[in-house]
Amino acid sequence: MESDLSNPTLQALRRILRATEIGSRKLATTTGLTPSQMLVLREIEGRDQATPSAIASALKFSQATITNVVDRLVLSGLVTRERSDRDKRQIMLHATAAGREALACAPDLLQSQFTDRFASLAAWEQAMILASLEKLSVILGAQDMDVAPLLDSGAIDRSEPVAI
Amino acid sequence: MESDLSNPTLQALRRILRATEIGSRKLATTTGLTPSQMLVLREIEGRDQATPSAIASALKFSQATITNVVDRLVLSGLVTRERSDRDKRQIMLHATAAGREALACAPDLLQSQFTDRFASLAAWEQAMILASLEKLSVILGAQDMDVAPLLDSGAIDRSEPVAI
DNA sequence: CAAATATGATTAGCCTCCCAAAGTATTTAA
DNA sequence: TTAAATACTTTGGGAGGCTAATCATATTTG
Repeated sequence: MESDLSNPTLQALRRILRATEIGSRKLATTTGLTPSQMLVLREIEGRDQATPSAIASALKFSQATITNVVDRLVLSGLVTRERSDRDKRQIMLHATAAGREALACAPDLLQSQFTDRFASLAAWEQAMILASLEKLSVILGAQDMDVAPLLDSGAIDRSEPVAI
Repeated sequence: MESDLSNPTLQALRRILRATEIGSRKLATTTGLTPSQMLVLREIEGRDQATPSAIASALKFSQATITNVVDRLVLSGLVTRERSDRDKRQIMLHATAAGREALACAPDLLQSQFTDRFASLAAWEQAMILASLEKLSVILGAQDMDVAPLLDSGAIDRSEPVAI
C-alpha cells in the first residue's frame, strides 16, 4: 500500500476541530456569548426575515433549541421578538444595537486569530487552503449547508441529510 | 484590494465544523456514545497509562468533566477504574472488551464517510488537503495539540493556550 | 362555511456537557 | 511530623440539545 494520508489528515482535522471548539468556548466566556448564541445571533443579524424556523433549518438545530437560545439572547438584550403581521404564527427576530455591537466586538468565532495570519500567507497558499476546504466540504457532505445566506428568496430545498 | 480569500475560507471551515458536529452527534445516537464519551474512550484506549488527569490534559477538559464522563462509561461497562498500586491517589482507566468493540464499530467520529471518499481522490489532492490542514493547524495554534499520544513519557508542558 | 389538517412557535421534561469550588485521600517536602 | 502539593471526586449550576405535547393561527377541503 502506498503511503496512506487519510489518517494524518483525519488527525489534523480533529486537532483543528478541537482547537476551534476550545477557542470558541474560551472566547465565549470573555464576550459573554456562548458558541451557540454566537451562531444564532450571527444568523439572525445576517438576514432580514429571521424567523426561528429559518434559523433552525439553516443551523440544523431543532426549533425548540432556537427558542431556548433566543430566550437567552432576548434576556441579554441582544435580540427582540416580534409577531409577524402577515402571518401571526410567525415571530420575527431582530438583533438590537447591542446585539450588533456584540457581534462586531467578537466579529467571528474564528476570525480573531485567523484573518491576519491567513492574510500573511502567499496567495497560492491561501488558494490551496480554500480549495482543500471546499473539497473537504464535499467529502463531508457539508457543501450545501447554509452559513449565512444573505438572500433567501424562496425555498431552498435541502433534502440531503448530512452525515459524517 | 485583491480578492480576499479569507472570508470564503472561514465559511468553508465553519461549514465543515458544523457538519462534523452534527454528524458526530448523529453517529452518537446510533452508537449510544456521545461525542465526548467517544473522545474520552478513544483516548483511554490509545494509551496504557490512562489516568484521568492525563486524559483531561490531552483533551483539555477539566478533571471534573473527565470524572463525569468516565462515570457514564463505567456505567455502560465500557471502561473500568482501578486504583494504582504505585500511587494510590491515581486511578487507572482501562477499556473493556466491550469498550474496544464499541470503538471498533464506530471507528472514528469522522472516519465513516471520510476514508473511502478521501481515498478516491488523486494523490496530489490528498497531499494538498493534508498540507492545507497542517497549515491551518499552525494558523489556529493547534499544532502541538495532543490527538492521541501513544507514549506519554514524562510531563509534556503545554502552557501555550489555544485561542481562535 | 365548518371541520380537518398543517404549520410555527413555545413549553415541559430529560439527559448531557463543562466548569469552578470544595472536599478527601495520599504523597512529598521541610 | 507537620505543611504543602497532587490526584481524584463531589457538589452545584448554567448551558445545550433533543423529543413529545400543546397552543394558536392558516390552509385545505367536504
